[in-house]
Amino acid sequence: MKPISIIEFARKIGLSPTTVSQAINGRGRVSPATREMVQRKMVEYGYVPNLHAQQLVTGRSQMVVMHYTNQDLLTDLFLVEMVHSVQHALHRRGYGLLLDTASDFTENENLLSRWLRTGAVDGVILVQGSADLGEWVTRFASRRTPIVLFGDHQPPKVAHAGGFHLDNRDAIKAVAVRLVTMGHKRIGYIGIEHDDVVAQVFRKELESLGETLAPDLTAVGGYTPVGGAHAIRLLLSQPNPPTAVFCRKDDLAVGALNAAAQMGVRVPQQLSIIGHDDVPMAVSTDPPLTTVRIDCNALGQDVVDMLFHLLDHPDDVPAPGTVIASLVERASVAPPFKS
Amino acid sequence: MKPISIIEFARKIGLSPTTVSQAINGRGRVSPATREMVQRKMVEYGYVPNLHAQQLVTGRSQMVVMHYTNQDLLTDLFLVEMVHSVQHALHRRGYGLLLDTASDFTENENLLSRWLRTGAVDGVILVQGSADLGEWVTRFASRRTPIVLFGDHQPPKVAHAGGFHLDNRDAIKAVAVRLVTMGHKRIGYIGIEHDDVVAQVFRKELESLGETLAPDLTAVGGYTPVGGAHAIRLLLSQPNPPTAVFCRKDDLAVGALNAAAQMGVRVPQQLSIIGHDDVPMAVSTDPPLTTVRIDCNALGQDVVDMLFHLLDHPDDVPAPGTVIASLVERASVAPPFKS
DNA sequence: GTGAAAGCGCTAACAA
DNA sequence: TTGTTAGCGCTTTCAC
Repeated sequence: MKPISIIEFARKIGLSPTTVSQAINGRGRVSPATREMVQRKMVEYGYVPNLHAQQLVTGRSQMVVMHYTNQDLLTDLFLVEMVHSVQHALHRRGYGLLLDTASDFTENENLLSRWLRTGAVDGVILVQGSADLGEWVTRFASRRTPIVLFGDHQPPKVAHAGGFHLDNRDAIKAVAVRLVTMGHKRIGYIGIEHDDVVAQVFRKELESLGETLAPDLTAVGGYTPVGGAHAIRLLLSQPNPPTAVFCRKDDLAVGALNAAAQMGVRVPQQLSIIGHDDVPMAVSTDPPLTTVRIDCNALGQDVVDMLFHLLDHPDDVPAPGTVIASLVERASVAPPFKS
Repeated sequence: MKPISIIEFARKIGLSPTTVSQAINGRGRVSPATREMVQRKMVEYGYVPNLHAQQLVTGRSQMVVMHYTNQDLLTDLFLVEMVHSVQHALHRRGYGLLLDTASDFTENENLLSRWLRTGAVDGVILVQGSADLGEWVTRFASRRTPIVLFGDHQPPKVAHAGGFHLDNRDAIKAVAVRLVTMGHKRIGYIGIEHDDVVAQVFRKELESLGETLAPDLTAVGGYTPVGGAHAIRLLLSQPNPPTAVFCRKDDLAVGALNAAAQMGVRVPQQLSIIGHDDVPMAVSTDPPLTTVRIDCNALGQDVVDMLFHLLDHPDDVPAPGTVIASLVERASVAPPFKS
């Protein structure tokens, strides 16, 4: 059952292809009556415009690709939420979401860059994880395919590109304040990688409160619970272990929580733990996790909105958006244990 | 910097579009020397074939859509793994993966069915979660777009469609045997929905071993840890609570583990817990989770392979594939507590 | 082994 | 308000 073409369809209903096209797409001038008639006949004859032809002639694919690097993101629940919210925002506009993950950024460059060059995608959403994609973006921005990125790093300032910077300063500050006012002196941190952005901010905030983030209380955990478990064991095996640990990801915090339980360290009585992202699971950990919250749905929507803005106004250089994070207090934080 | 067309490119290197096309695609007869020369000049001139034109003329989009229903799948780690392994398998063949999730199946019917009709996708991968998609598949199979589905349900037998049935019978049996031989008498189950397929198999296996799956020890948890936590509380509050619980998803088991810890119930000493899927997190829970393992990478690859087979042999009705699951023993199971 | 010409199905100027 | 015509960039018979 081969689909029929617009020519055939137009002939059958006694109109020209142009009129049909305009009636369907709402462009041009068509009488309401005709439009209504076309709509009706469309379902009757089962006519559906061929997307490939439309793409070829309009130069728009109605597809957006979302790319993220790092194999560990596999289990990054925050990202999973983002993917879904972006997808929904896109679908609402009739756009499709292509996924492009690779453990290594260069691995998929072939496909991604081909898509970019051939116009197979109208836009790119880039997750700036550990890798700083600034250089890559500059290289591809010239192809005038809009790129929107979000993540810890500041988005690069180039044409056809915009980005969202996760502004968790206030939230990190809140974490620091909370911990310090409770009386914690030995405060630790588990990051995604060595000395990541959050670590830097956290350190500064602690210092402005008269405390420090000791290097020996800092560990790298990556993205997974396993990494978090590993890191907390390291931290707790110090001669002078931390009484509170801030984790860059809830995933890390979950691992830390479990590992602590295994070691017989009670949370929050003996050890306070704070996460970051507020993934769904955070409410059901033991104890429920105090964490830094990001509104994924809003962020996904905003990212997509910016992308479409860039699509319509290619020469705008949109102001970098910020995503506000906030501290959600649950039960994994308490004053330090007096031994 | 507008991309150049094949005509322009061909002229520049002193060949005809035909030859260029054939040299690139490997079809037709072209001398090795010419082919090599074209390849070289391609990168030199930065020529990349326009995907939309190729799609229009070949009728192939080089895109596959993966669809899954149910909002809770948002946090289904098994599915996240599947998405990634499918994506990799697809990319290896130069195909793109479109994502299509909706809380309700009908919600996205517009986009998905439009893609199907317009040939915007060459194939569909359908996750048969709770919904039985048999009817839907039959309706769309006639459009000769191959569909491959996988999940708990048996794939429907229609043309242009194939599927993978998760054969976890042996694994479920292993779970039952393990629990019964250890001496458990009060065995519980937390499912995705009421009396799901696994529950039925599990019950039968228990019965063939002389035990039962009591209705009052059966609970529904959905897909999330929260659901699992909720369900285990229900089960443990019974007058005669279970000494072992099998969870249909690791996510449920994780929630159950946490809730048990909160209630002061020690696992595995007082309560054995077995999960299903072996998500990455399972190794780092407290205690590490004994669970039923599915090899996602292999499954993703197999699903994609079947899809491509269907693409090349549209009239084949492939034998339903089976995915073998196996029991991975870790530390969340022990003989029942003697009170 | 290579080239010329005819479309794939659609949209967008330009006429009518 | 509607129709005519000319491509969009590629692949593919069919000649040479």
